[in-house]
Amino acid sequence: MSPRTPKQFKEIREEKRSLIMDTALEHFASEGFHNTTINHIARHAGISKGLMYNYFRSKDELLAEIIDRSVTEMYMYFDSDRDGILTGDEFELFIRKLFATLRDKRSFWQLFFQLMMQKDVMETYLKRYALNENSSGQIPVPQSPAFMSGIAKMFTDYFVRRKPSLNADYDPVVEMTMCINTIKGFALTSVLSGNMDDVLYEKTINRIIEIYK
Amino acid sequence: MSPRTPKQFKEIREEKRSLIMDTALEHFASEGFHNTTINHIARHAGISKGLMYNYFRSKDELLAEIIDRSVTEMYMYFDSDRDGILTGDEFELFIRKLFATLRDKRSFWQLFFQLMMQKDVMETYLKRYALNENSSGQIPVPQSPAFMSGIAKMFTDYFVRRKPSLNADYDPVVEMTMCINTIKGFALTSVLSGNMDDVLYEKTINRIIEIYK
Amino acid sequence: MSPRTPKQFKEIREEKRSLIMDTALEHFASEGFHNTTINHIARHAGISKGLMYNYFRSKDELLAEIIDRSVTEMYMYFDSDRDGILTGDEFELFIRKLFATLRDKRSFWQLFFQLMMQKDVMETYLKRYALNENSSGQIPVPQSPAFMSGIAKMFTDYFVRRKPSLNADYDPVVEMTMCINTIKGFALTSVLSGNMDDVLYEKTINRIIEIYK
Amino acid sequence: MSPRTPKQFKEIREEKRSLIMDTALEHFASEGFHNTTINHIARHAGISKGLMYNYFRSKDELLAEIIDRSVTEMYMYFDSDRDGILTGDEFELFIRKLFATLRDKRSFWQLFFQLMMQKDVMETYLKRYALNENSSGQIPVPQSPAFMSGIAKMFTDYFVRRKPSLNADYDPVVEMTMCINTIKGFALTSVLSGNMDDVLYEKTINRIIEIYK
DNA sequence: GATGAATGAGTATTCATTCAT
DNA sequence: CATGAATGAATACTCATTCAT
Repeated sequence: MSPRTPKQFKEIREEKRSLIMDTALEHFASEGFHNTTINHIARHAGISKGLMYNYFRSKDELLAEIIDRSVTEMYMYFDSDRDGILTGDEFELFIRKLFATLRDKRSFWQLFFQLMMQKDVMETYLKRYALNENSSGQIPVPQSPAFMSGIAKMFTDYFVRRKPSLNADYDPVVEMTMCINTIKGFALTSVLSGNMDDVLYEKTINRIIEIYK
Repeated sequence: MSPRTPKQFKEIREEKRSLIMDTALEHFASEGFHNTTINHIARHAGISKGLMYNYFRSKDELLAEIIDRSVTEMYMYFDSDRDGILTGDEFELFIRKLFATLRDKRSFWQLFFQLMMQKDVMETYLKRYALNENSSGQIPVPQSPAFMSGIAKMFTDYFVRRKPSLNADYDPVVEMTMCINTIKGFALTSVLSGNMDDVLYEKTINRIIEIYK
Repeated sequence: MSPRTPKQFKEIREEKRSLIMDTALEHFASEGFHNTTINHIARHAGISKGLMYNYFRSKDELLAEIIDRSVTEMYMYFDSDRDGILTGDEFELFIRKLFATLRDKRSFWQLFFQLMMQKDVMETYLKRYALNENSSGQIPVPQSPAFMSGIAKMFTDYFVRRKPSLNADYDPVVEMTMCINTIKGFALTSVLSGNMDDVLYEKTINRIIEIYK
Repeated sequence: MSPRTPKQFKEIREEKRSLIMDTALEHFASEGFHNTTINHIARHAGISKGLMYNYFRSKDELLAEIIDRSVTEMYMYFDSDRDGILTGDEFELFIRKLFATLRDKRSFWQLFFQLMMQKDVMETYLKRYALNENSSGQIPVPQSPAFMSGIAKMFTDYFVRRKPSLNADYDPVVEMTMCINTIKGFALTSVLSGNMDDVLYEKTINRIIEIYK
């Protein structure tokens, strides 16, 4: 019985790590961070309480890692062709992708909205990301000033560009605000009610694109 | 110093009760329900921990009472001229009122959104209201099926009625969904960011009315 | 049944605080800090675990408070007539007092010696006292640089002064070192073996005085 | 690559065993037994946690083995010419050797003093040695009754023998107590302060010999 | 009514020890 | 032999709730 190779150990670790994070995300999202005990997570992940701490220094770190992972995933997901200019087609693609991840990563978004609601939590994480961005090579993350200002700029430009020459009343900032909040409201609805009507879902997405593309 | 009349006693009681609820709401909203200790509330309300339990059976009941009170307030606030038919002017009034309360009762809405995010909490309260509505004379509350179906009906009717005769593509349900989600997104933004630009705020409200009135 | 007055509350607090500290000291000294659980202390003090935390923020703080209290006591005890000059009679008094406190406060000295043995612990407390001395009005404490240099100076002066004019070999520093270490060894013995022979104890004290006075 | 002989295996084993014990002693002494985790020791010894248990049944046994080894070493070290009579030269040699080991085996002495401070620990080990001495061929160890009484006898005899015929006040027991405590105090100082002045160190040793030889 | 001391169930976290590979 | 993943008992600490005064 030869001992496991380092590679085997690494595989075991990564798999279990993922398992724990997935389980935890699920429960954090539906029951809330505070209502989810380590015991609960461990039991549902089929491991012992102690093992958790072999993988994560603390419950807080577990949460942080989950957020980091998801945020990185999101970043990868939306990073294609980010040349700083948003074309109409890219806008449509963005919307479609966004709504796709709202479905696929519902737990994460639910957790994310929950966290956003708490002043102190948000402050902690924004600070965290703000610090990260000072170091080189870091991924800018949603909600962080740098990321937001980048996105915001792109969006603002987009809405300025689409201004119809004839319409003197068109206010790009108002239009952008409308667009963003519609999406946000939709995201919220999508996160809260698992059982939205598929057809209506599609139709509304199309309507958003129709209006704002 | 004549002894206080029973009426005075009651008034004092009610005032203190309100004070506790206000304090608690404030902290629940900004720090979260679990992060807010009874001690904290008591100290900030200027009373002793023990006295808290003279007014509220438990921390959970305190939360429930806060929600009840706010929900009732909301109900009163929006109940004027509820004849089952939403005119354009009533729609505008509704929107304006809604955004006004988002500002005035920000803490409540923040707490409300927080609670909505948690599956089990929502279930608990929906059940609670569902039961209440069986008893006579109870106020139907937002999010409760009865209330929602009433509102929904009114809204749906409203959007059906406004259908332009020429536009075959107009889908009232899609339109209503768009409207509701725009408002919802706006509400979320409003709750989360205390420092929104006043002018932009106004402009966007007007835009919503312009589009959906 | 009128409520307790603030004074009554204060009395209760002080008494219980003392009780806890005494109990804890006893156990820390004989079983060691790490081997003494909060549960153990609570049980022996006849209170609940939770109450401990009403009086002390943590186990570490409890330890710190015990040390502080004892150190202050010691300081008061030895502070009489501290004019910077140690006469022969004062030296004798000092020795007698020192050996008296070794008996009376045996638990504290035992704990003190234990703590001194651990590099990190000592560093923590020295830092603590070093900081305190920056603030005005603080009591200098044994082991702290300021205190030690004061004591050391006085002792050195004492041993320089008693140098016999005829004895060219007399080295005050060596003599002081001998004296201090004899006392230290004695203190250690005294702390470790509870049942030293009373007569021998007395005789040895007298011998120390005879030699070094 | 011919397979290792059993002898080679044994040597490797012994070496690793020693390595672990040395590492553990180092950390036990400076951080304390409880603050030193098995993981820590293993990592610093460059082996895996599991392997530790191939060499030592438990953390407690590791400690016991360390003490045993050191105690045996001490015994060997001081055992030369133990004919039951301590001459003046042997006394001087003993003192010089003792102070040499305080320097060379500082970690052990530090640990030893730490352990001595704890009632229950000392009881455990004394019992252990008491039991061992019942079995034949065991080495009597310091602090054990048998050992102590042997040493004590030799020392007492020594101090009785050196009594000056003219000095009626000379009390051999007092003198011995003085001597032992001076040494003890010195040992404590030596263990605690790593950076004692070399010259002073030598001078004081000479002074002890001068007085008590 | 009013106070805060007191309780104890519950939770995160640590760490010696075991064990499959 | 060797590894480190896995376990679980033990422990510090929190906080809603009770209760004597």
